[in-house]
Amino acid sequence: MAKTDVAQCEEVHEIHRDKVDALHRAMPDDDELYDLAELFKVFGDSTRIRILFALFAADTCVCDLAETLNMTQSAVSHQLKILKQAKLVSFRKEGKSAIYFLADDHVRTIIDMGREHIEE
Amino acid sequence: MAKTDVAQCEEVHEIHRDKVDALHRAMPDDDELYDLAELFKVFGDSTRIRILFALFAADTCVCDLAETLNMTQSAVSHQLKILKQAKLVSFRKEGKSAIYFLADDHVRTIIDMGREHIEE
DNA sequence: CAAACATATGAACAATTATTCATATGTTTG
DNA sequence: CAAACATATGAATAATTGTTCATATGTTTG
Repeated sequence: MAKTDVAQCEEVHEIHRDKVDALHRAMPDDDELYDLAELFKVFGDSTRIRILFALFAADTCVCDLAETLNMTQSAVSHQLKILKQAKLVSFRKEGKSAIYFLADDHVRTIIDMGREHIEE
Repeated sequence: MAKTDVAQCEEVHEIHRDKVDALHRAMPDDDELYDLAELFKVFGDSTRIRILFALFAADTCVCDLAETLNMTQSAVSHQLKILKQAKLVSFRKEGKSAIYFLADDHVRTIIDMGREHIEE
């Protein structure tokens, strides 16, 4: 096999050109890759995970979430905004309160898959 | 991680004590919550997502991964270490190279769930 | 309307983290 | 063994991000 001359690779490595081309074709669009990473980033914080577990159990207002997590109302509100933007949670107004709830079942499934992976 | 002045919260807000207690009981152990967040944090970076998509297509050496992602060998190696620690990838030695591959099918399932959520 | 309440938000700070650079480790080959 | 190669790693830096604090917005109720 001949050495491949690769302009980008300054050092002389034995790049497998055919393979790299195949991998490149298998790669989704940058937009999708970015969106996927952004989605998982939302799950990658224990405060937000705890909020999701709370909402697994019951629809809950911000105040009770803050009390449950032993955090300030502000911190919880900031995190709820992120969860909302990722369409993982939604909310309805009830009197003075905003009651948050899970947007759909993907949330549960994704977290269940994560739990499965961890138990090994 | 954050400590809140609960006493103040109780003075000002109408906490639903029964509900908060129920939510508290529904919450998994801190260890599990932490591990879950750590796992998803690993998925929450587009470089690591791209590495995983490459490995979906084929087992690959570090050098070809670096070329495919158009990144330095060092950067890829650092990220592979994180993926390895999370048990998402593994590797075998073949001659001079280290061939990385997906550790198990959870990886695929988790990413598929993420893609499903995004397409809406 | 005013007071009380519930939630949201902007700015600042501290902590985390991805990449780069330089170099080390370990393997193969002549 | 020495040279070449493939990968790993430590330190430094820049960028990102979670929490706090102060305050704003918007609702309900007397």
